[in-house]
Amino acid sequence: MTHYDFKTIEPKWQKRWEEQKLYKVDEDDKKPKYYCLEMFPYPSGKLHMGHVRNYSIGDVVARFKRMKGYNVLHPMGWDAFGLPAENAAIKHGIHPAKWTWDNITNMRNQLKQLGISYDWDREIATCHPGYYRWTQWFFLKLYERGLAYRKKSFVNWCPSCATVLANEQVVDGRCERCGAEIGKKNLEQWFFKITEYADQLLEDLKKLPGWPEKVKVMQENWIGRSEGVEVYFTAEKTGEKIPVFTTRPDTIYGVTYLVLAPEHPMVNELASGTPYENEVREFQKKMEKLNEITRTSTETEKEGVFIGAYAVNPVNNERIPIWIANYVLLDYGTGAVMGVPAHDQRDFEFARKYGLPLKVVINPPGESLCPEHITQAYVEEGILVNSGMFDGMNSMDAIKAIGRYMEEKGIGKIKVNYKLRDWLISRQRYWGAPIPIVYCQKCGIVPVPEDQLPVMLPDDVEFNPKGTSPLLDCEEFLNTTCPICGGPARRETDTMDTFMCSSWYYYRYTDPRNDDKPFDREKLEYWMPVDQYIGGVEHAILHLMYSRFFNKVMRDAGLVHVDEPFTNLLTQGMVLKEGAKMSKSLGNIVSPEEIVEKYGADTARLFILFASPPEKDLEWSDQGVEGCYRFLQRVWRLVEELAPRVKDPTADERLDREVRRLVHKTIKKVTDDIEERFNFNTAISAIMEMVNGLNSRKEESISGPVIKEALENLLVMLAPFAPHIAEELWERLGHEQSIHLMSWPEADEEAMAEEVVEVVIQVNGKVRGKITLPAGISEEEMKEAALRHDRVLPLLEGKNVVKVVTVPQKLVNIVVK
RNA sequence: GCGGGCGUGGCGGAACUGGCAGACGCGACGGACUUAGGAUCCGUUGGGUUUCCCGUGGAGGUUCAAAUCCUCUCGCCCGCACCA
Repeated sequence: MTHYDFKTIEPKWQKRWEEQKLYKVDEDDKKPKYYCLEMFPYPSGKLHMGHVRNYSIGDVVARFKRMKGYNVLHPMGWDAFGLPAENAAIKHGIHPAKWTWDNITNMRNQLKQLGISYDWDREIATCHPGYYRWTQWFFLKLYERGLAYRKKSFVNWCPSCATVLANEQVVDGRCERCGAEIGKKNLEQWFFKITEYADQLLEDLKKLPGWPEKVKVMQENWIGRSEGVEVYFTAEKTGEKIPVFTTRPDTIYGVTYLVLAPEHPMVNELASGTPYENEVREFQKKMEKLNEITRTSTETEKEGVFIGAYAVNPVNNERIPIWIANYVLLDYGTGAVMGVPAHDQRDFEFARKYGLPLKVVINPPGESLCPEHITQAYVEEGILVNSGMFDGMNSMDAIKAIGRYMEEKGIGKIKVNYKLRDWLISRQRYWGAPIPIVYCQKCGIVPVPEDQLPVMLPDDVEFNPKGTSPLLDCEEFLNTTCPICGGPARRETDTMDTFMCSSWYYYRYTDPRNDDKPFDREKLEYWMPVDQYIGGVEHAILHLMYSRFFNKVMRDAGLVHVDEPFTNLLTQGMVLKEGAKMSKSLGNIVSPEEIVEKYGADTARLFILFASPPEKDLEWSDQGVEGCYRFLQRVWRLVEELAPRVKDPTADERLDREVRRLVHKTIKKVTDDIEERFNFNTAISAIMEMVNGLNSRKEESISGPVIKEALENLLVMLAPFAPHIAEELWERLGHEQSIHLMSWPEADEEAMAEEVVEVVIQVNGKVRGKITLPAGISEEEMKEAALRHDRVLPLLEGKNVVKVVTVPQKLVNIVVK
């Protein structure tokens, strides 16, 4: 007898599968398609356990669906542009391209060692010119459709590095690299008009029943739709309109002041020449230094200053002071807020702090509020007072009525407002896809013509610790000619946000080597949408929302046929050790390499799938891994022991039936667990039970064909979880064709049928006994048997049987008094 | 504050539309084989005052029957957070 030698069999099969191109797919109209996609990784260097989990889950789905007769697209690639590559260049002097490609080689090998069933011929890397050429092409599509535009915007600015920083690179208001205090700078940046699709992105969440509620809610909050009215106040000094967004137009008569964001464009003009001018400047400077998080945190106290100017309320011509304050944000709504201290808690606090007046315009039903005595804002529904012609109206009705009134009068407009902001895609970085734009002195902003793509990222650049993009110093890149007039022009030196690259990669897998277009329409239509998308919940908003936006734009451009790119989404839980996320600082990292080295890929995969259902967090346990390793050894021994007996004659038909029942019940359970719920943990435990059951009967005389059926089904069911050992044992059973080309078994109802059932007998809901009865027994007979039961009889003495409840084939409950 | 999720043995976790709570695995204990055991195999393993009783964070309720449904409450995790 041989022992389970994963170190030999795993490489053996990985090699053979690769040679045979076992997992290669093409379009095939004879089979239903299934697109199984896992979020592609950033090539950081090595796989971590989170990756192993993600890809193990995806592999089970892909392998299972294949065995179920689907034509499965299961690709892998690399989200290969990004900052860490550039940091490596600055720190260690390695070119980002080399660093990235080396990491990819490494991680590709790791994935192959795990035996994941990818069609490697479809591998893509977003940093490859053959890929980013189309990223740039999509940029042009957005530009053509007016969805890519340039705008001045306040961005994080590090004065010492002389560069713009992404929000993630600002830590506690300081530069992550040099520690300098970050300021805000108003710079020209490229944006995508995702806000134009806000409504659709929100509405179409309803079309995604296969997405976790949690993710949909997060997107909903992020989009942040609110209905209200934009009211036009007038600046007394300049006569200019000051638009203010409010969801509570019913409180318009209660406005006692106006607050603008400190950066609001009108502030300087309104404040200039007033005694408050200096104070206003000071306040603005102070706000500039604060990053958004500290400034807008609920913990931060509300602060503001009067700017020395007044505005007029359009409904009653009241003159009200204008303030600026920390809690008003320029980029939400109109950057201006009306202050209604009696009916808004924030306004209430602000007004109390600065002694601003308070005016009650809504009373609780049957009550009358006194402005001097209220201790907090009244925000509930009520009856309007002090509101001119609207007095006496219910506030809910007044919201609509006043909105309509303002529209009629031209002093306001009913409006839907979103929290969602346009997507800033400019990055002052080298390692990204260059934005395909040229600036010509004569022609202005000129898109690079499609036939001149890709705008290649130059290799030969200097990396320096200045933090600026090397593209700025690269003369050959920077200087070009205008595609329109042929005159001298300058290239855009910013590169695109990497989320742009990952917003369309799932299209490219359908036709990864196409040099003429991003994809062939027919191929795309065959494979899209992605049937099952699997990844971490950390991408719940950004990546998934950008991809949805992108898909909608491309649909409107007539390039794709689906409304939503991902039909079903599974967000897997984290891998924890000692209750905490694995991290370097905690020193609780378990390396996939070590586990594969010590136990093999099959054990690693099996444990990760067995320890917890996929959506839940998974607590790593070295002993749990051992348990799975032992299980695979048991499987090995069982098959080795029983394999020689597949020609045994029939001896004990009762035993044969018992074994077949076990096998087919397991098939049913495993199929349901995988198919309906992705409960791989319980599917595996069912397989374990089957192995235990076979083990305990192996000394007895089971007939050859039943042994064969049992072993073959065992291996086929094990194949999606532990593909190498299943394949090896399959071969040892004498099969020439790969187990991974087998069909998933169907449970045989007849074989599953029980001959006897165990019926639980309860008296007043408490279990008092169990009896074995022939299957198919009637409820009446069950009842009789229960009432005769010797454990039941004494409990019935001197009591009345009130009622007998029966559950067919399962339970009898005798209710006595 | 708002939204989402979760509380079950020593541990990870089972229990589908209410119907035997604790499947499967880990750990622990006992035994067999053994020079040895951190290998393997077999057995036991929720708690207790053990014909029976108590047990799914807690308190009520609905029901013949509740981990599961309802009400209240406590605790933990995640997301958003002055959004006008």
